[in-house]
Amino acid sequence: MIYQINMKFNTPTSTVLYSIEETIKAYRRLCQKNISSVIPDITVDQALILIMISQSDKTQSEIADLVFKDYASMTRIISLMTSKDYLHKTIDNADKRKSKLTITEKGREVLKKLKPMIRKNRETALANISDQELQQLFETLQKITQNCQLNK
Amino acid sequence: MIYQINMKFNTPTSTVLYSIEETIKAYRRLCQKNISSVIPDITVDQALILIMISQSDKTQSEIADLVFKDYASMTRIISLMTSKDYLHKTIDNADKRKSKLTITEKGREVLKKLKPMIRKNRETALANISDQELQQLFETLQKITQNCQLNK
DNA sequence: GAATATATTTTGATATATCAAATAATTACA
DNA sequence: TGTAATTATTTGATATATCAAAATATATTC
Repeated sequence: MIYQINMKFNTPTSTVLYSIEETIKAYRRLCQKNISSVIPDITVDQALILIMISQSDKTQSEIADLVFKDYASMTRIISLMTSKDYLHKTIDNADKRKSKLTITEKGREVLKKLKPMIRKNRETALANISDQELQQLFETLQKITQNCQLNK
Repeated sequence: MIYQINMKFNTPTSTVLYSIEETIKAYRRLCQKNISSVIPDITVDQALILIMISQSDKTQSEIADLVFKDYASMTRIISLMTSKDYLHKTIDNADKRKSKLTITEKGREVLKKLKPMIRKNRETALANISDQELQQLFETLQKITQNCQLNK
């Protein structure tokens, strides 16, 4: 009951979903600012995708699914990243529909600088939040995600 | 401690921040799908902005701040909405830098159909989540937002 | 009251999101 | 084996995000 004192859930700007947008935008801004200070010409999305590619041996679409990107967006992001010489893209000979993505020398250099920065961003964002609180947040978010996907 | 059994916070895909992205994307997809079924030619962002304009008498930038939009984006969204005859835009005579935004007849019709749909989307997304859980979610998100904005 | 600073909005350039349709390679199956 | 269905990726069109710079209008200050 005390929750309703300074919180109503029935106008757009006071909903939790609105709050989620606010949080993710603030976080992305923080990340972009800090990443740009280390590597000027890479975006948050490109950085995340570079890390994902470095950690697994997946196809373009699989990476896209991992980072919640549309396949069309992925094509364009990958294209930008190869033109900036972070990635090298070749056709998978076993299945010529698929692309193989490998990280270039320059990409590996970038990764080295990125990783500590990403860790720092996360620490900054999650400062003073207990593991239990994070776990609770995670669970509630998962519930919402599932609710949204049910009648799909 | 039990939280660490099926949850590690140190790889990109297992972080809470990643989970926030997932949730907001799922929610936006749900909203767009349902809104499109009622009004085919409006986007989630446009719908939210229409509601905001209808509920207050604010300038373009103030509305932008409310919905976390960049002013440049706002200019373009408003321009699309006036060209679709949802909004009417005039210059504020008291301060000719500012614009006055008013909702057209067509805009009001759209609003009538939108409001119940928006309420339904929210209910779908937040089904089976208690007020207390929502309040907790809200508080944690606010903490993260503030953490991100501190060294700004 | 003219020069300067500030506020509001716009424009340009580039990146990403989303949907639909197109391409091309592979698989299924009659 | 050839045709149809499926899979992986791309392309086109349009919407939004972000930063920097420009354009106007207003406020400040000397």
